Amino acid sequence: MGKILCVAEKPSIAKAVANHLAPAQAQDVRGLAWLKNYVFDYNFGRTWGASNVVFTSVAGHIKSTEFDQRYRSWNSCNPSQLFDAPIVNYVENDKKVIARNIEEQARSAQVLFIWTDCDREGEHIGTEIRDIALKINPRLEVKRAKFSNIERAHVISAAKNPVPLDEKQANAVAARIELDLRLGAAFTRMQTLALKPMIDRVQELKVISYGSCQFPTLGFVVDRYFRVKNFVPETFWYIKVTHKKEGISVNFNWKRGHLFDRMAVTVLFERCLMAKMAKVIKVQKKPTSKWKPLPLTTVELQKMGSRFLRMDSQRVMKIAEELYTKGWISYPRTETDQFDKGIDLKQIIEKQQQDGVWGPFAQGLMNGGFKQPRNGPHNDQAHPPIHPVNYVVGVQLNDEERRVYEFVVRRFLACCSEDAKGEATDIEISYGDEIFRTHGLIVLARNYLDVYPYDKWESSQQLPQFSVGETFVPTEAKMFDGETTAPGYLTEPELISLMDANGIGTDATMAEHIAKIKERTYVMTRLKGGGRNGGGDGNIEATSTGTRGARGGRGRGRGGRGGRGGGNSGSRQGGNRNGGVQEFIPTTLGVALIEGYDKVGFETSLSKPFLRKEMELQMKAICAGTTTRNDVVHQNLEKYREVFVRTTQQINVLKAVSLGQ
DNA sequence: GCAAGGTC
Repeated sequence: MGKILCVAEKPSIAKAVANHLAPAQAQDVRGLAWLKNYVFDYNFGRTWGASNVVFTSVAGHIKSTEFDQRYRSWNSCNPSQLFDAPIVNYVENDKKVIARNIEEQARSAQVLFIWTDCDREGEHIGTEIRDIALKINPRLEVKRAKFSNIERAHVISAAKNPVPLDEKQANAVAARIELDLRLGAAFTRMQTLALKPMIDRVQELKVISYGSCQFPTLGFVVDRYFRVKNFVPETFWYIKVTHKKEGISVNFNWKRGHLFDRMAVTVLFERCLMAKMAKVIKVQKKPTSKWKPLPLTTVELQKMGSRFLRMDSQRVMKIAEELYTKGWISYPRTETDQFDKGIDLKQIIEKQQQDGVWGPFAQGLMNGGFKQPRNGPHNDQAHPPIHPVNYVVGVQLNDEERRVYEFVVRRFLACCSEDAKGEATDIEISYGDEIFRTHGLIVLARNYLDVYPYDKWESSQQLPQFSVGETFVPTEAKMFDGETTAPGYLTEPELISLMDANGIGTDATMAEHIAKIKERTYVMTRLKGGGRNGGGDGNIEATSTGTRGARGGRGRGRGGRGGRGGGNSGSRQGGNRNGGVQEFIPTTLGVALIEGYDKVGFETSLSKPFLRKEMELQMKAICAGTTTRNDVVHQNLEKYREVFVRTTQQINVLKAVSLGQ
């Protein structure tokens, strides 16, 4: 029998796949408890037939990329030389054990079968494994498995249908690695060396870093800061009609919302008053529903953590990783918001039946309440949505772990239940030449809301009976004024959304970039709503008082789905929990960097997110074969070298802004 | 003393 060496990207995949293929004997690799070789026999059928298998894994990338030794010291060269200084690829000390295991196993194998994640980084990790193995054993046949989840049938099918490694995807990643290193190091050294003497008053300041992700992240914060700072409130006017019927006071909102022209509103208002009678022109009752949430992705978990679990994104990820390592939840880094058809969701629900709090709800799902989860638009082809794997009783977890676990479970159960159902009533009246309307909601069946307290959808006050054609003299009609209010500073969920939408970082790294711009003192955070240290400095978010304040023209209790974050008008509890959200304010240094680069005036300001987007497109082009790694690297290096030269020439501009000019 | 991407 021939020997097949299988290598996954991480131990959990090796374990799961090996167990699907055959009962395996697990051997620790050189005393590491977390790295194992699974040894078993398996028949690969037409491809390789009956074989001895060793199924092992790496732990992410094995090799590091660095400048040649001569260029590593900051004084060794002019930072501009980093654009073409030689680069070396090597195995870091802490990865040597992993590399050696691959070598040892590859020596006696006929086939190297790669099981890294089926994404670009996975493809690149695959080539790292291949290079190490081929160096020891050049006669190896190299294949990879194509799989998008670790369900048994899917894995078995992948095992029997190996495909070639995709060199193009690996090359796209190699281009990214080289560009991030060269540009990051060159700009970081240049900036730091040029600016540090200027701002020495900040003693602990060490490095003024540049990175293709951290700078756009900072850019978002600064951008919002200026929108807040430069905001000029505008006065608007509107008409509100109130009518009391059957002892219920109903507010009718103006269909036009509000106008910025006082005279116009006055004229329209007087026409209403002259008309005296209002007439009901529409009464519509219709069934409505609030959709259950989508299956949970990493980005969504981080946003919800900031909103409801009182943890920043980095903390949420740390906790989620621990829950994953202990086997309570699935892999926490995923972009997928659709469950694969093959996955046995009921078996997951079943395990939650024993819980004292949400157990009864899970039982309800088992007893006929189950509904297939919605499918979101994302699928990373590597991991399922985050879901509970095993039941753990709350007392076994610490407080933070319990909050995250509970959220993951509730979210999952909500996904598997029915949308909330209600009845919406829309009433419109004409009054003068104007139309006013009100909206009512009766929640008929809460369904998923019973297990998912993070969403709010509540019945509005009962509306009295109105019928079309009915006329009345409104109890009250008044003209009000209000002022547009400034946006708030950027919150963490908003920042994550922006990064996600602009392709800044990945699900696994977004929290790190946010932490980095804090660590570099480019930004400060504080509790939104003027928390502890929210002292004297400007309460920018104008508060609405009395008759002032924007009313966006929405009826009460509307509760649109997918409610955007921030100022959620209707929900009392949601509002309270929002008190835990951090807001981001750039420091003088942070503002200076972004402003400085904007002022130096390239069309390609380093703070702008589209540079990273361009890079993403170029990587896709490499994958598609329409360009090559070499072309992308060289084109970008030339482009950024120009930026680099112009920045060093105009470094005084950057210095001036940093000094607060 | 620099980046971003994997993962333990």
